[in-house]
Amino acid sequence: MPAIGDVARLAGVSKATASRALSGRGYVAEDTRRRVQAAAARIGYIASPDAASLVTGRTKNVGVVIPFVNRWFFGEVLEGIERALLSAGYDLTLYNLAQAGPERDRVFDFFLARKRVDAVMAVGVDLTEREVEVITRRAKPILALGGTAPGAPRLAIDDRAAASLATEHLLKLGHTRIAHLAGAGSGAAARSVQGLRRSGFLESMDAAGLAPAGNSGGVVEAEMSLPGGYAAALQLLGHPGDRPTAIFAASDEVAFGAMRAAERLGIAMPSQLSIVGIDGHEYAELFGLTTVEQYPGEQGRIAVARVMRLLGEVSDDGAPEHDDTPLKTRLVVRSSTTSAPR
Amino acid sequence: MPAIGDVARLAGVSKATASRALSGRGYVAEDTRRRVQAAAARIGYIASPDAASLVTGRTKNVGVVIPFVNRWFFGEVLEGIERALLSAGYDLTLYNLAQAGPERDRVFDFFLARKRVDAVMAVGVDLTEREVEVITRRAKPILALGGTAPGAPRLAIDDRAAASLATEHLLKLGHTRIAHLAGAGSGAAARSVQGLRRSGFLESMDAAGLAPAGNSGGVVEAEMSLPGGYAAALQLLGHPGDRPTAIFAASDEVAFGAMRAAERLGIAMPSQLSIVGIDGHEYAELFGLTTVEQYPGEQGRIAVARVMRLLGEVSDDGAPEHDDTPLKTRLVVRSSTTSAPR
DNA sequence: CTGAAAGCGCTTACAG
DNA sequence: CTGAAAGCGCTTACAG
Repeated sequence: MPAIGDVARLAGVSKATASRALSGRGYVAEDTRRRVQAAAARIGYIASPDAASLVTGRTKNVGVVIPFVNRWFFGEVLEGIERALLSAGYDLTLYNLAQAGPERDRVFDFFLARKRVDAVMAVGVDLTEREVEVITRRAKPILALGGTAPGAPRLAIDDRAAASLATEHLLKLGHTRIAHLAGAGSGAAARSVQGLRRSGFLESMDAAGLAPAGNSGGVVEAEMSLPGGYAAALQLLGHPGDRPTAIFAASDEVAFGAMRAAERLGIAMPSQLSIVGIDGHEYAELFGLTTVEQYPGEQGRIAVARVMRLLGEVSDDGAPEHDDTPLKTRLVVRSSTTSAPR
Repeated sequence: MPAIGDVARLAGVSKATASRALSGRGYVAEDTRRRVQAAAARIGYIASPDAASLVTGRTKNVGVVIPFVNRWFFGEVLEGIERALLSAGYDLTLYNLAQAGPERDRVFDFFLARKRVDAVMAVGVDLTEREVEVITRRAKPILALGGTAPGAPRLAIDDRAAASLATEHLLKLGHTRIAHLAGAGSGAAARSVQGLRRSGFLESMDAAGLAPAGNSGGVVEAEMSLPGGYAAALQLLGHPGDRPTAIFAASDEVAFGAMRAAERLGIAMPSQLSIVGIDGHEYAELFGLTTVEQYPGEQGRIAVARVMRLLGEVSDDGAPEHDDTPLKTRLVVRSSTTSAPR
């Protein structure tokens, strides 16, 4: 493998000049630059990133912590991040970490604390203070996309507002018996994504003077997946008395599961049951699901842009440093919701 | 950030000894080792991987090239790989690359050819000879999981056999009018996964003395996704004459799309239409889909084990160096297939 | 605009 | 079993 010394020799300059010519940092005569670049191209020289980071302290590598790869939202975000990072010349090191625990500690203490990443992006993870501190102590930016991260910059939709929007859509249709398929753990973790959606639902119901309707007090927790939604909806809808006429599901995948459960139970949709979700899943259109869309791929791109700014990669583009505007959402009405049966 | 010199000073030894004590390579008195480790722990020392790779040439990092993150099979594989790599102490650098093109060239020539990864895993990608050569020229192992990779070790299920198994299941049920929803590009790329599945189908039909049935000659290409399967199945099933009584779909997601299309067209399942897929998707059970299961998470783990062997990370465990046994599959019969209507 | 020198933080022969 | 020295491949002040 050719090293920079080989390029220098071939171009008849010093290694210092070769380095400057190739990196574009510092003054080099136009003619010299061309000669160096030609030499580098000729022998297929590629700088060793390890050697470079050793002296610059920059690795051109970002660590991404994400609890799932195989859920629609997370997969989309990851793709968006990957694409944006790649085109900024950065590598993405993936840490697929579910809940807190020894494994996650190990990643933060050992993998992320090393000098191998310039910044950390946490997607949909509820970070502990200690985790944030481990990274910031190393003077590395850490950005949360969704989830929670005490003391770190955070990008997210307004989950509470999204939930209210979905709920109010059902209320406007005249539903009074509305249940919520909440994310698992939403009761315990009020500030988590699931918790915020649950609060948004409860607030809107409350404001309308209504209590959640159906089995288990009208709020059933479900794993945020299609099978999770299916199982929870069977409990909710299979109960003899007291069936709700509408369901607000914490995510589209949960909503799909609920649709499947309704089908299984012979409940006609939407005439006997309306369902609304959150996400804008790629299958939502096909299944006619009304949902509050968000745009995870774009969110990933925006998050990368923010990180690049934190890393000083972009000259100040006038964008405010602290932009706490929530990310974009939009209610898309389809055939899964209709007016309440009378 | 503490460096190895700090540890050495604190322990009262040289940097060389500190290095040996921490890495476990070379002789160090038991007592010395303990002192060094205590010192390292006390100041929270973590070795700089960049500095280490500069001299060892090893990065403890594997590059993974994968065309999708958000398709079930690929997401599962990626999770499996990530977990296995992490527990082997390796990082995973993700390259989410779809079809060949300038972007992919850039990744191979620039990102992967640098000294930043020790090995490359390509999941479900059809690699060009040049791509394989770029990596092997740098003396790095490259392993293909699915897809094709001229001249590189490869792990895969027997796609042709899996397709035959699915097809023969339908034949045994008495179906004679069978169509295939093939993967996009399966006609052009005979050695690709989609191509092999298509061949397996055609061979089994041929052996049974049957021709594919239905619109477009009984073989319709579909994007390997639920919406892709839906669109293709509408073409196949919506055609007035000549409807098949059974469909072999190139993947479970395509099969789900076909089920949805049948539902939309009012075709009763399975009495009027049987459907079988390939994958063992997490939703297959819920939707009662008969399928030839494969185990992508486990495949990822197996692939990592193989790569570790290629990297000399594991002492010879007696496993053969060249094991071309296909990966495991299994036919799981559910309610989506039944005997042919008469 | 260019070059010689130092140094980033490690590991590895080589002596002892 | 341990240490001094060299060196991995770069970049960055510092002179000139």
